[in-house]
Amino acid sequence: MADTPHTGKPLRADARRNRERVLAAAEEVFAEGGPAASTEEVARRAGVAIGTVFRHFPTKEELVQAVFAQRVRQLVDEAETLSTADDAGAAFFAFFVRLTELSIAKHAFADVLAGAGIDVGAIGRTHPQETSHLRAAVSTLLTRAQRAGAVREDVRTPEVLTVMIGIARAAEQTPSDSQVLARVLDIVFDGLRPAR
Amino acid sequence: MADTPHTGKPLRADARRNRERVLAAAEEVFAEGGPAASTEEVARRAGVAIGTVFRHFPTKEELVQAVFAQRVRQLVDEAETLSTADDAGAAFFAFFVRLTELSIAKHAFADVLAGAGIDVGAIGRTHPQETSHLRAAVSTLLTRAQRAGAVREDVRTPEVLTVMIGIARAAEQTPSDSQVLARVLDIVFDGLRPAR
DNA sequence: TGACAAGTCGAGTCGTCACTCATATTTTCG
DNA sequence: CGAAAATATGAGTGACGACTCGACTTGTCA
Repeated sequence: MADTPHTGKPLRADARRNRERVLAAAEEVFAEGGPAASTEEVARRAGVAIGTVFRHFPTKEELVQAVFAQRVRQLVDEAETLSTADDAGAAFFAFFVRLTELSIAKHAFADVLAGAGIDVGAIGRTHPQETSHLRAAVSTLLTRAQRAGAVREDVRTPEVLTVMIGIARAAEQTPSDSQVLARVLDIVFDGLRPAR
Repeated sequence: MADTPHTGKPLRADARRNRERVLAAAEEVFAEGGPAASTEEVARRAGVAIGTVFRHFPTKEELVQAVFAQRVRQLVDEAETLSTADDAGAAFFAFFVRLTELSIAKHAFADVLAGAGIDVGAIGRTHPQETSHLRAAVSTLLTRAQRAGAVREDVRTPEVLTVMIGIARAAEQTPSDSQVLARVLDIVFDGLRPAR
């Protein structure tokens, strides 16, 4: 499940271990301070010299993208798990809720979605595999929910992704007084359901 | 309508003119590149030395806040104009549409809303006047729309602001292929209307 | 008009950050 | 075990951006 480097050569044992550590540290650091956090901080948290970080990820951009790709994979996992649930409608809406939770926990989480879901942004270019999986997973959730009569027929995947991004972004800075967030979700969900 | 400096002293003629130029240039520059754009660039665009920018806005933060406050004032203006319209429901929804237009045109426009509308963010602290006006204006639009039966009774201002922020943020990076944006607005509007 | 305060100018300071590279260390494998 | 290759280290480099300050210019007002 780890991010495999582009080269086919097998990594030395310590190198593989350090790569994992760096990636994990980056995930933490970026979750707290966003992708603007310094590479130094990532190295410190990983217990590794800064040169090591750059050996594995030659550019800060690549490090950020690797973390984002990991998050996309997590989202896809959750979406795929949900898409086997009995109640397709509930599963679809549950994914939204999960998204807001993750956005609150991780700085710049919405950026992941935005890059992967909508335009040909950075993640879309650097990790086409992951991003197309995400679109596919959301599309499946949506289609199943529509078959179950839980979501309007005229809604398509791009709209859903855009709404998700919006919700995620709003959640990112809504105070944890989530009464408001719950109400917002109610509103959006009502808009997504077939005419009452 | 210009941003008045805190001091009571009247500014010298050239100083007042330069202040305007700097503010206008900053509005442009930040609209294009976001608030991360350099102060140098603002000075260049204003046709002024960098020292002059710092004389009027001793900190980059203050410059950004001044621009944001100006945008909030513009929003309030539009909201107040709309709140005198005959069709209160249409006016309320028109404000959303206007918001997406502005967000597409101006980088970091949603941040303005977010800071002013929701939490006690930077703008809320530095320009309490403007931000409370915005909340009031949106509240008026909402109340009138509800009286007209165009919006669900159980929706409150905080939810509306949060939804607006989400929409604005999503609009900020949706490609100008706005078919999607229009559909998203449809969904949200349906969610805001009374049960069909 | 003259002189002084207010304002402008812009080269320079300081701090931060991504990124490099020569040296030291570790792993691997015959 | 003992190279040789891979990897780690971390002080150093260069670029950039916010902010300063002393010399210079301009507006104001008696």
